[in-house]
Formats: sequence, structure tokens, C-alpha cells
Amino acid sequence: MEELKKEEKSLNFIEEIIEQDLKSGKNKSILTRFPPEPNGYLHIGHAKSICLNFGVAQKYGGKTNLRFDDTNPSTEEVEYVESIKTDLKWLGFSWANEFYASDYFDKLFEFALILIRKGLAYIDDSTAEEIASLKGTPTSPGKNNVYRSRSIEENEELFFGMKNGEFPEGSKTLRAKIDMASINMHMRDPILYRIKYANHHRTGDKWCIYPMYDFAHGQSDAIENITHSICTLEFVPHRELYNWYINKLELFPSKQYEFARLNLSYTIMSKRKLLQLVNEKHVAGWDDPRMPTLSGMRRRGYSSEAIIEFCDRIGIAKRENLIDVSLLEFCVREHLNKSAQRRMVVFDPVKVVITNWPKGKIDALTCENNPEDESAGFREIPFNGELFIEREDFMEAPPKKFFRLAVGKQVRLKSAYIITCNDIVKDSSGAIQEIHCTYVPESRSGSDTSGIKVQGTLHWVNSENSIAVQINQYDRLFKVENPSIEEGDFKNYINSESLNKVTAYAELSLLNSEVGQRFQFLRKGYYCLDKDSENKKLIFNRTVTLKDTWGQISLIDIG
RNA sequence: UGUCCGAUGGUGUAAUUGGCAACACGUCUGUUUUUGGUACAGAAGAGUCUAGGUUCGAGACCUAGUCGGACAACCA
Repeated sequence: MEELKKEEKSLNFIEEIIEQDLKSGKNKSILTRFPPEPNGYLHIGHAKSICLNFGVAQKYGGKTNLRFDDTNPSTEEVEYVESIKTDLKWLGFSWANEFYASDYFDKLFEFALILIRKGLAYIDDSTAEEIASLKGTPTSPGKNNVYRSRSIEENEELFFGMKNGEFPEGSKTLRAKIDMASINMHMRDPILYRIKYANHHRTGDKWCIYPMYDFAHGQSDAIENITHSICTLEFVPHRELYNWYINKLELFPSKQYEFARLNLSYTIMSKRKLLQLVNEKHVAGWDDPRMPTLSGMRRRGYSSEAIIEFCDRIGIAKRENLIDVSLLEFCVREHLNKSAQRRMVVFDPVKVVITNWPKGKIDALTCENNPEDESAGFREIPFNGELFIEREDFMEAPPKKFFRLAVGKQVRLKSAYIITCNDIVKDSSGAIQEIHCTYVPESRSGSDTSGIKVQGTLHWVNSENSIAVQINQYDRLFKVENPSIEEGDFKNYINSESLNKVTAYAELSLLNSEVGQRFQFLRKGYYCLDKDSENKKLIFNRTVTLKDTWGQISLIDIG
């Protein structure tokens, strides 16, 4: 049944291309690659690309290489390399090979030499400004400069000079000799190599010239025999150049295909902007639970299963899109509902005293860990007749559809007894101090013979056997749906209330939880134990709330 | 005033390649429920950017237009 469903699911355009290529014999097998630049942490947008690249390879019996696109030493760091590998493993993908564009620096240098010798590349002494001014605009052609006609011998000699550190940074570049009047800006003599006296995270000080993206990416694909090089839409105009290099260099004919990147409502996906949030301390770090990074989402409590399911549901196409976060939230809830154990935690406590509870009696109640998963078993919770419930679960003047506690009303305490509210005690300011109830002895959970039907069930914690914990309640990082299209600085749209720390009272069993463990706090939401927790002080991150239909109704009814 | 890419319910993705638009999320109704969660049942919501054309028949093909995006870093 499951398989039938999968077979019925229509192919995305990438899968269609692959099936055609396999069918026509163009490719005997497929090889894809995931090519992150190690200049930041992976985010949910990368997850889409990862699921696509690894996903199609798995589906069609191929493999995927991990290749770090490390051609710009001034922004790239080992820390990022490590985080990327960690995130990839966490998602559950394994790569066939771990490569680096820098592995190919020697070959790339040779490739450049080939182009020079073919008269297809030249050394340009122009400044960046001069290059830009002769480049023209999308609607007007560029112009050739004097360096373009240098002899092959001179170009070769100068290129070695560049490599040997004979020229200052920025003084020379190696450019392809294509067509300064091309309708495609990327074909107007693109730069192949630039001089940079920077220490590279892998090659150290071996090189002082580094290839540009265009001169490295396609050739790296070709060297690895990548059959389908999948990237995002902004690279469409690069495709002509991608093919030009492979053609002139007579390399393996890797093909580039482009799909639309992921945009998520109320978040940003630009690595540059995310870095800014980190550097300027708007968030606690790359793994701040509000960040759309995989490390942030993991810390927040998102499961890899949920993220993969999300990537599967959003689909692959070529049109710009803005996915509603509610779909992501649906995916976490769906997975966590089945996998997370339930616990009881009271956020805003008010005391309930069971007036007919025998003095000193402690009843050990049995509580299911997850109604969606029998194998999750049970735990024991002590009950002593004095407890806390949520302040919002009691109302003095309840509206008709209020299924919770009020004077004269009955509710069930989850996994415990049905109680009847008789009275309330207020302090001098009129605030409710205690709620006095009586319990129905025959209504004990699991052996209820009372025959009483109640409309509501409340979560609670025992007044003595509970611990104070810190809860980090996270909300969306931005106030507007699409921060990147708003006027002005994106930071103007940061939600200043995206983190709200509160103290709550939790059942004792939570003391045994492990960092990263996910729970459903009954009637509240999903929470995950944060790594900053200490023995005495547990910190839970709110992943997402439960769906709250009453919250919506009460807003309308009560106002 | 250029080239390229795109346009299908609120959102996203489909439509077996030309046979009167489907699925999911979201929204709304009910049922069940010891979570106002979950599960289940159901409903509303687009006639496919516009105008022509080809065709017995067009969301799909052609032409023109409109709108949106990308392209002028020694970034990737």
C-alpha cells in the first residue's frame, strides 16, 4: 500500500530528466553532489537541496558526493566544514566521497594553462573598477581592453608569475577570452583566477591565486563524473559558461539543472544575513533555536524525520515560492505526536486542595507515556491531595463552552481522579489563592466505576513532588511574512519578543531526561531539553505548541 | 527598455504529456477522545495572468502582451 502510494506520486522535473537519461542510455547510472561553501551553517533551505540531491541518487541507485566549494579562503573556515558534516549525518545522509574543490587546485591550474595555450584566456592588469566599467550592462555590450591581445607566451609567463607571488593582490586576474559583447554578462570574459594572499583552511599558504566559482564548480563536477549537477535558479545564466569550460577543456559532460530555492515565511535564508544576526548578537549563535539553521532547529527540538518529510512535501519546481511555516509545524507535530513521550508541566500554577483526601495518603498513579505508542510504557506519579493546575483552567464566571474547572463543576485530573470544585479562597487583592475541591474515590484512573462523564481533563503536578524548570518559549524571529522583500534593513523586522523565558513546574520524572530529548507537555506543546541545562536547573525549549482550537474560540467568545 | 526563467484555490505541488483541475497544508462543520491534542467524517474555496490562434477538444501547443524573478562581486 505504502509503495503503491509512492509509485503513484508524480515525478518532479529533475526526476523526469533523470529517468529519460537513464532510459535513453545517456547515463548508465547517476552521480550527484551536494556542494556547500563552508562559510556558514546549513539551513532548512540547504535541507531541500540535500534531500533532492541525495534523494534522487538513492531513488535511482546512484550516489552522492559531498564536495566543499572552498575557493574563497577569506570567508571559509574549518568550523563550518565540521558543522556541515554533523548536520548531514544528523539528517541521516551518507556521502560516497568527501571532496573539496581545493583538492583540484593543481588540476584547475593546468586547465587554466590549457585555455591560455589555446588562446582562450589572458592576464588582465585592470583594476576591479576598470573591469566593471568595460563590462557594459545587461542592455549594452562591453568593450575589449588592451590586455586582451597579449601573446600566449606573455600570458603564460604572467600566469606563472601570479602563481609565484610576484604580483600584489588585486593587480592582475586571469580572464577567459570569450565575448565582451555577449548578451550573457557571464560570458563577457569572466575571471578565472584572482590573486589572494590568504591562508586556506586546507591548502594553507601553498597558493596565492584562487579560482572563481565558475572556473571551479563545473570542472569539479566533471572531474568527479557528476551526471546531474543540481543547483538553484540564480545559476541559470551561469549554465552557458559552465558548458563552455567543459567544452573547451574537453571534460566529462556534467549537466547543470536548476530548481527554485526554498523560502519560508517569517524567516530569512541568506547566509550573509544569518551571519549578521550571529555577529551582532541578535541571536545566541548559529544554533540559536530561533535560527532556521539545522543546528538551531535541532536544538529547538525538530526531528530530522520532520525536516525530511517537510522537504518531501514542498516539492521541486522552478517557480518562486514562499512556503507557510505552518507546513513545517505540521510536519514536526506529526512526527512528535507519534514519538514524543508525554509529561505534565504546569506553567502558571494555582493551588488545588482536595478537601476529602485522607491526610498523609500518597497514591501512586500509573500514567501512560504515549497514547500513540503502546511500547512507550507507563510511569508512576504520586498524588497527595494537594496540587497545582493552570490558572487559566479555572474561571469564576465561565462561558457556556468552558469545559474546565469552575465552582460547582467537575473535571478529571489526567491519570488521576475526577474532582468537583466547591469553593475558592482569595487573597486580600482578590486573586485566587486556593481552589477547594473534593475528589470522587471511585473515579481513579484505570478503575473508574463512578459512571461520571466529565467534559474536561486537566494536567496537573503534585504540590510537593514537582520541580521548577526553565522554559524557553520561542516565537517567529521576524514580524513580517517575507522580511527579504520589505523596505530597508531586514533587522528592522526582527520580532523583539521571539524569546520568552518562564519558570514552570514539572513532574519529577523529567529529572531523568537527556539533552535533546523531546517531550510533549500535555495540552501545551512539544519541548526539548536544552544543552545548557544543569542538574539542578533544567531548561526546555519549546519546539512548537499543540494545535489550540480552544485558544481561538476563547479569543472570539471571551474577547 | 536587452536576454533568460516563471505564472494553476490563501500556501505549495499535481494533472498519466491535448480529453471538462487533483493532493497536502491552512480554514470551517461534525463524531470519538482521561490531552479543547490525535484519529475519523464532511464542507467551503481556483476554472488555470490576459488576448488571440491551432484543434472536435487547450491548464498543457503557437503568437503577442501583462506581472514577478534572475543577470552588470577579483562571492558562491
